Amino acid sequence: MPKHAKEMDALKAHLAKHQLKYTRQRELILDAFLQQEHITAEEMYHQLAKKDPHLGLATIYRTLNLFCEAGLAQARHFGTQTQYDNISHKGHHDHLICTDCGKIVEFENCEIEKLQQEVATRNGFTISTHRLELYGLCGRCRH
Amino acid sequence: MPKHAKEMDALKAHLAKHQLKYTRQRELILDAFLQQEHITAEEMYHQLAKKDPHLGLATIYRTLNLFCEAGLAQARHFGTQTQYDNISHKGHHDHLICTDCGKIVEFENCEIEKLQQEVATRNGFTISTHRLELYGLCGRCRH
DNA sequence: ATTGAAATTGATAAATCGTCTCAAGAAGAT
DNA sequence: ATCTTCTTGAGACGATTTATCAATTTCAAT
Repeated sequence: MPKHAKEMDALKAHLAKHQLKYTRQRELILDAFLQQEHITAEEMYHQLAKKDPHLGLATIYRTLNLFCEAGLAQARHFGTQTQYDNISHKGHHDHLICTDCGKIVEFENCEIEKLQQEVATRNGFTISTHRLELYGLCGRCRH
Repeated sequence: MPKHAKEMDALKAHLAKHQLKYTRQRELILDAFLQQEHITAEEMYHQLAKKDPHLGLATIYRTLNLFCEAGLAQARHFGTQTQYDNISHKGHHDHLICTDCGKIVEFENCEIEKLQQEVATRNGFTISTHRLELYGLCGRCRH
C-alpha cells in the first residue's frame, strides 16, 4: 500500500478523465513530489538522477505541470525559478515574502479564508484553491 | 508643473544620494510608469516606442529596477514575466478567477487587508503590496 | 498474450526573459 | 567650455522553460 494513496487516486482520476496514461515516470515523480513541501524541477532532476539516471528534465517539467492541472501542485514564480508547491502537504498555506532577501514565511489564517469564501459567494463563485502572497520587508531587511 | 511632482522628487533624491544622473530616458519612463498600476518592461517598451523609437529595452529594465531601489516600484514575478507595481497607486484589487472559462472578477476587501497586516506584523514584516487570487468556478460554469 | 492506436518519453533545439558588455554619448560639477 | 563620471543602445549572453520528433510505452480490444 503506497503512502500517498489519496493523491495517487486523484492523479489517476485526472489521467482517466483526460485520456492520459499512468507511466512509470509519473509514478516516480509523484512519489518524490509528495515528500516535499515545494521543489523546483531542477532539484527534482538531481534527486531522481539516482533512481533513474535517464529521466529527462523535460519530463519532469511536463509532469509537474500536469500535477498543477490535476490540482496536486501549484506553481509559484520566484526570482528566476519556478517553485512547485505540494498542495496536499499541510492544508493550504500562504506566504510572506521578503522582497529584499527572498525569505519566505508560511502562514495560515482561518479568518482570511472565511472572508474569501464570503467574497466568492457574493460573486457567485465556488472556490477550489487560492493563493495569497504578501510582499514586503522582513524584520532584518527593514534596517 | 508635472503631475507627479512628489514621486519625481523622491527619484531625484535617490539619484542625488547615489551619485546617479537625471536623464531624459529616466524622466520619460517615470512619467509612463506613474500612470500605470503595474506594467511589464515589454509593455512599456511598446508604449514608449512611439515617443522614443530608440529607447532600448535594457534601459527600461535598468530603470524599472532603479525605481524599485528608489522605493517607487516593486517587482513581482507573475507567470513567466516580471510585473513592476506602482507603489504610489492606491486602489489595490484582488482577483476571482474561473478555472473553467477564465473569467476574472476584481474585488477589494478591507477586512482581509486588515488581517493581512496583522499576520505581517506578527511575523515582523512590513508589507508594501500583496497578491490574492481565488480560483474556482463562476456561477455559469458550475452547471 | 498479441495487436494497434494513441500517448509519452528522452534528447536536444528553440524560445523566452532578463542581465551583462562596451563603445559612444550625455550629465553635471568645476 | 572642459573633464570626469554615469548612462545609453545594441546585441551577446546565461538561465530557465517549452517545443519538436523519432522511438518507446501504455492500455483497450481482440
